[in-house]
Amino acid sequence: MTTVAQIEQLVRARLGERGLRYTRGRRQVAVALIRAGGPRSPVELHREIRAALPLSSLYRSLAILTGAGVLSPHHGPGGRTRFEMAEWLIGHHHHLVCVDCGAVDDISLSAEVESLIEEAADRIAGAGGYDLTGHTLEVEGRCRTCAPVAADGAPANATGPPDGTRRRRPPPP
Amino acid sequence: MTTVAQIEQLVRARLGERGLRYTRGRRQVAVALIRAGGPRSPVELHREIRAALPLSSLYRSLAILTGAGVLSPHHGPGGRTRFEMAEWLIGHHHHLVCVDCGAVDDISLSAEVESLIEEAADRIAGAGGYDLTGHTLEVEGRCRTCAPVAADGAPANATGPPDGTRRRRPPPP
DNA sequence: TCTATAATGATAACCAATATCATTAGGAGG
DNA sequence: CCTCCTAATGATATTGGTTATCATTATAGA
Repeated sequence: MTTVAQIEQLVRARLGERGLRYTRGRRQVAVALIRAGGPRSPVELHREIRAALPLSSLYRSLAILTGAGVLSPHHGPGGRTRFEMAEWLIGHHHHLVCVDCGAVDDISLSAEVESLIEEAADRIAGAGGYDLTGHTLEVEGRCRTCAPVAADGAPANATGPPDGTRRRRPPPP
Repeated sequence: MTTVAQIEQLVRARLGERGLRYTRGRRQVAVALIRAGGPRSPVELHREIRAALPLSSLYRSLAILTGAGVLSPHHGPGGRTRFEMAEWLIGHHHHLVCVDCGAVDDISLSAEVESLIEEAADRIAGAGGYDLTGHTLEVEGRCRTCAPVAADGAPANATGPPDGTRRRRPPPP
């Protein structure tokens, strides 16, 4: 079992190697993301972090941590980027993504499927002349909030997506 | 073998169903994307389409076609969105993505791996309460132009852990 | 042809993300 | 404890991809 404090120690060490400091603002971001079960957007993090952390500082902390390899970016609808702890810190995983609002949850695959995918990714990257860095299976669907409304026309859930965004929904085939 | 004209016919029909017209500008976009081997950004399309097609019209055509289910968006670095023909028009496939520049190529998996993934996606979406719409395996790496030329063998901007170890994520509760 | 409606294209507006810069904070050495 | 040097912060301005506005033009159907 990997604890929050243990991951923080790895983050601090990584930053130290590069002459960077593990400051209050960066710790707030890191801890929030360690506790999260998937990628989070700057706005979501800003809401989650009660303390008065200016958006400009939050954005810079995310950029610094990403540049140091501590965070991985995930690009979603509306030009919004969500961040999560890199896999060397929280382990390999995949994503369950809402195609409407962009919400993302972490998921895992069985060892059998995982190894087959790994093999395929290796072969494909080689054939394409790519320097393989990883792979992610994106299972796409509509979350409960965005899913088609009930028969009476009322929304299935009154509350909107986590960050209040609402995007165009592709019509059914 | 599905021809460009055949796909165009399907596009025209889909638009017609919704009272939309398959006009010159929209045809230019569709044909360019049918010929492309993967998702393309508005700017890439604008460069590829020699004719004087204003960016505002190009963006609107992309939005219209996406709304009609003809195109699928793919969100990449820098807030750039790339578009490609929907899978019901060009078939199911996956992506080989450059994590630096966002370039994307279409790839395919063996039937064996594909069916296993499909099965897993089905199970995962159900468990998460999602209305499954599809899945994509993103094989990530650096393309030939983005990969740092390592004289000493080690990339200058490596983002992995110092010792190259990988940590496993603790299984969900 | 005539008419209603969709599509176009120039322009302005929008917004997530980044750059700028003066100020503040933190670590190393004295 | 004190100083110095550098990193970090935070308010603000700017960038750049994308979207909205609106007057004009084009197209399908009667």
